[in-house]
Amino acid sequence: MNNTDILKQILHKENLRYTQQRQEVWDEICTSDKHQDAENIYNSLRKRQINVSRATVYRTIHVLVKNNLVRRLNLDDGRSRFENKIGIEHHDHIVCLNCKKIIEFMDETIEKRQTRIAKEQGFEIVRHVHQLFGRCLDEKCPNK
Amino acid sequence: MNNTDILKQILHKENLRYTQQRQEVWDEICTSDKHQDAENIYNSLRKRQINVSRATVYRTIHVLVKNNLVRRLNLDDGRSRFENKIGIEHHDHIVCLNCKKIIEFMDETIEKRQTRIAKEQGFEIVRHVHQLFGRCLDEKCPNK
DNA sequence: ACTTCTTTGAGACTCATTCTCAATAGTAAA
DNA sequence: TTTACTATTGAGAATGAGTCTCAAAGAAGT
Repeated sequence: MNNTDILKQILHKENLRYTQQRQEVWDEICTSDKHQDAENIYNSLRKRQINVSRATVYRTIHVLVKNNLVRRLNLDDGRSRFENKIGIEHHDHIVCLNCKKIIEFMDETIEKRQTRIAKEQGFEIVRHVHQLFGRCLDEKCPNK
Repeated sequence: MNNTDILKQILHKENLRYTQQRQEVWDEICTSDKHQDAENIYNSLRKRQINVSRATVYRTIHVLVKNNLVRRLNLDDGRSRFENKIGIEHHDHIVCLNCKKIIEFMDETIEKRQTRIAKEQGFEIVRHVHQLFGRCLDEKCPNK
């Protein structure tokens, strides 16, 4: 199933109409660089002569997040970032405090352990946030 | 060393003056329930007839966070929460999506693993965020 | 007490995000 | 293939946590 069909499917399920704007926002998140914020998505669309308002960008993102097509990232810098979840394996993030580079990681042991810990405490996990903030060794990092 | 001395010490180190307001904000974070937001701290102080402004609450919190007396928590609900770090062992958080109850956890294996993973990716961790969001089995939780 | 320099409070401001509402556009039924 | 009914959209106003400004008040050394 392609991106358009996936979108149509969830819009139908939500009793929402399929519109050009919603398709464009979803396309932008799917095809662009990862971890863009809403303003970025809005600007990219405008630059491509696509008529869409900020309000519609935000409204569409809500639907996409709610239906697990998109993940919202909160990197403690005051705005949300978004990444496509379709066809992407689960992962968490490592962020360089200096150059803002974002690396993905995934560790089965940690995943299992956190599930068990939550269960022991009487919780069933719905989602989790695991972010490592630090300094990278990249040559181009202002760190150096 | 008591809370007042700790505060005086870091204020001195930062070339800042010891004031009643700063002491009160620090006291409030130390003695009150955990995970309060700035507005809460402000209101608690006002309720106790303590003269302090929002600006001063925020300004003081910055100093406390910068100097590791206080930890800032971002639970994805749009405002920061704060907890005393002095004499408290490191821990992460489990949050109930329904009743907002916050439980602390700590797992040595996860801690070690995330350090190793970061190192393998060329990062030195400065801080991390590990939060498990889910539903608790508490009788009083609206979940039930 | 005097001087100097810092801190404080009130409210203006910022900035991401949400809301409002009139105009526009899907969509189902005729 | 037009009508009729709703949902969606865009522009800009509103919100809310947090930050900034600046004149008045307060610490601290002399």
